[in-house]
Amino acid sequence: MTEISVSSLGKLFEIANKRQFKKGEFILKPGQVCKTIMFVEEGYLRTFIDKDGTEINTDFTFEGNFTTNLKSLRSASSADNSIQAGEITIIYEFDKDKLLELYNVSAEIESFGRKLLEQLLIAQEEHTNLFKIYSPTERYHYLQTNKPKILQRISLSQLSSYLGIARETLSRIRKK
Amino acid sequence: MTEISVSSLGKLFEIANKRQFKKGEFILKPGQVCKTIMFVEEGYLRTFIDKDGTEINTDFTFEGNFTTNLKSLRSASSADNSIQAGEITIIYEFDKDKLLELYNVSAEIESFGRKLLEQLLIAQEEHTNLFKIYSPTERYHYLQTNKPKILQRISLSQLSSYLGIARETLSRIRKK
DNA sequence: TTTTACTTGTGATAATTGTCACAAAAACTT
DNA sequence: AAGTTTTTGTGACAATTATCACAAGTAAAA
Repeated sequence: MTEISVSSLGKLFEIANKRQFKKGEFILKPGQVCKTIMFVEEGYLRTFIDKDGTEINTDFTFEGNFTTNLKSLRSASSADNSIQAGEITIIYEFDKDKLLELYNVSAEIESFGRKLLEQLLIAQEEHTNLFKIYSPTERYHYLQTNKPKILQRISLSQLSSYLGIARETLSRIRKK
Repeated sequence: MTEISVSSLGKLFEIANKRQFKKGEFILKPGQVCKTIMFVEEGYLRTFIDKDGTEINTDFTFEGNFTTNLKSLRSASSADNSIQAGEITIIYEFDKDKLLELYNVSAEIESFGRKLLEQLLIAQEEHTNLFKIYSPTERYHYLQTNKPKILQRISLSQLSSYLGIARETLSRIRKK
């Protein structure tokens, strides 16, 4: 994946804040300003928005991956979504301002940050294309073959909104 | 938007390659390796993939915006999509290697590059969420109020695949 | 282990969307 | 301007999906 030297990694984790959450605890709530980038060490985070009382999952972040609310982070605007622990979850939080300082000191770290963004963007593009190319049924089958991990860890009812499918429909798709 | 000093902008455009395309000409074809980032000066670019003989539009890039195939660009792998001029289009192309050199010389330009990525990622996330939150009909209405420009410039048949809707359905939605 | 809460399965039905075929309209060509 | 190509509209119908209501199953808690 994205490589980085041991010394830069050390500098990065010097500014990191290790935190632990129980299942259901919130890392970010709507209205708050997101000030950190989170790295999941263990467990997973669920990102969702509330639409008329229904929760719609927009992302799941598993071990070894980063997440944040980029829009809120960039403009210091209030978030419109929630980030919640899906299990007992350990994360490292990187404060935005400290991160920007590090970028000024270390070109390697800035470059690492950029590569991370690139990865996230590519993944997001692929995810969007799922909806354009495939039907609900095909989307499920795509996950089955390309991202089986997510099927193992995320419950059917949580997955359905992530795939833009009604829970009942997903249940029926799965039966076959 | 994303700010940059005049001197950095100058350096950027020193490495730029201005090119003009007629409607329908290809900037990138499947199998090719994407080696540049493109800035649209005039006209627009259509990004699409071929699914069993049908073209599915994944993106439209208008004046003042950047596009590329990030996956191909990053890993020097062959592209699975096409980028085509939707009208007479003038672009500035930035060679990846030259850009990386500039990043090493100018922190401001690297930071500019990062901010650009951030913008693209935020936009992409919002686009994905359209599919999770809204029905086809609602997606169209969302564009109507939030991105009317795209409706003015993109034909119905091109737009339908971008919204994940059948052409006929989109035609009927629009009637109301 | 018994109760309670949450998740999943399922039937019935409505609503929406997709598909096919073709006509109408609009946009380009020559 | 006439002809050609491309885009859009529409009807008819099939297929898929959403919604509602509730039963069954599973997991968590007491």
